[in-house]
Amino acid sequence: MNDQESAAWLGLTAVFQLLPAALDRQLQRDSGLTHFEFVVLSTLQLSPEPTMRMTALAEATVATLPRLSHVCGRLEKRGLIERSPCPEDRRATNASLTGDGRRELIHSVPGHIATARRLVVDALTPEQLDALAEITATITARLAKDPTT
Amino acid sequence: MNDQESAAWLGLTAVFQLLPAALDRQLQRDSGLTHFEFVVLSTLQLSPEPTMRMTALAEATVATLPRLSHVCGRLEKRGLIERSPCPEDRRATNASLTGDGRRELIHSVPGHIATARRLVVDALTPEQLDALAEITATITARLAKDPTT
DNA sequence: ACCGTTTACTTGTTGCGTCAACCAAACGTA
DNA sequence: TACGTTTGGTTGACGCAACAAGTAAACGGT
Repeated sequence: MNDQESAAWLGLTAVFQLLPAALDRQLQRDSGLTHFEFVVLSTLQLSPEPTMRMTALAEATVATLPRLSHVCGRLEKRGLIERSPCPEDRRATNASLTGDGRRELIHSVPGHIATARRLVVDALTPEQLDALAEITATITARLAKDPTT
Repeated sequence: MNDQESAAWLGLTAVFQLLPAALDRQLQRDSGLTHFEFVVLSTLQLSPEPTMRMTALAEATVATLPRLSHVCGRLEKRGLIERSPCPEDRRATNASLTGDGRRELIHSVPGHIATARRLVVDALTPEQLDALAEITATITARLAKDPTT
C-alpha cells in the first residue's frame, strides 16, 4: 500500500476503534443503554406498525437473531419492550415498545444526537459529509457482496 | 439533522457495525487470530526495539492494560510471544515476538491486506481516499479532545 | 530510615455476542 | 394423512473485553 492508501486505511481503523466505544460510553452513562439497545428501541419507534416481527427487527438492526433474542430478553425484563406471540403465524413473535420504553428512548435521544454532532457531523464540511455518505455506501455495498461475510 | 447529515451519520454507523466484524472473521478463519491479536503482533514486529514494555504496547494498540495482559497471556500460551521481567525496572515486564509469532504474523499479513483492499481501498477513488484520510483524522482529533472520552 | 503515593501489571468477576443445538410451527409432496 | 424440509425463534456454553481489586516495586517527602 502506498502512503495515501495506508493513511486512509489506518485512519479508518482508528475511527472504528474509538468511535463506537465513545458512543457506547455516552449512552451508557446518560441513559443506561447500549448503543445496540438504543438502535433496537429506535427501530421499533420509527416503525410504521406498532409492533415488529423479531426477524424483521433483526434485519433492520443488522443483528443476528440470537443476539436480538438475548437483547430483547433483557429489554423485556427491564420493562422497555414487550413480546407476544404473533396471531397469524404461531412460530413468530412480535416485539413492541412499552410506554416506559418510549419514554426512555425519548429521554436518551437528544444526548445521543448531540454526541453524534459533536464528534462527527459538526466537525465536517458539507462537502465532506457528502463524501462520507458516498464512501460509506460504497463500503457497505462491498461488505454486502463479499463472499467472506 | 437534515438528510445530508443523517445519510453520512447512518452510513458511518453501518460501516463500523459491519467492517470490524468482517475483518475479525477473515483473520480468524485464515490465521486463527483476532484483529486485536494481529495488531499486537504487528506492533511488536514494527517496533524499533526487539521488546516492548506492556504499558508502551497498550498505548500503541489503544488498549487498556488489563485487556492487553489477558491477550498476551493467551498469545504466550500459544507460543507466539514471550514475556520476561524487565531488568531495569522490576515492576515492568517486556513482551517480544517469538520465532513462531513472527512466522505466524508474516503468514497472516497478505490475507489481511488483501481484505483491506477488497473491502475498502480498491473500492474508492484516489480523491475519496484523500477525503477519507482527512475525515478520519478530523474525527479522531475530536475524539481525542472530547471530555466524555 | 520510614511511610504514603504512584506506577506497572496481573487476576477474578461480570456482561455481552457468537455459535451450535434445539423445539415448534408451517410448508411441500407423495 | 404422513413425512421431510424450511422457517422463526429461544436457550446454553464458550470466548473476549471491561471493570475492580490486588500485589509488588519505585518514588518522594520528612
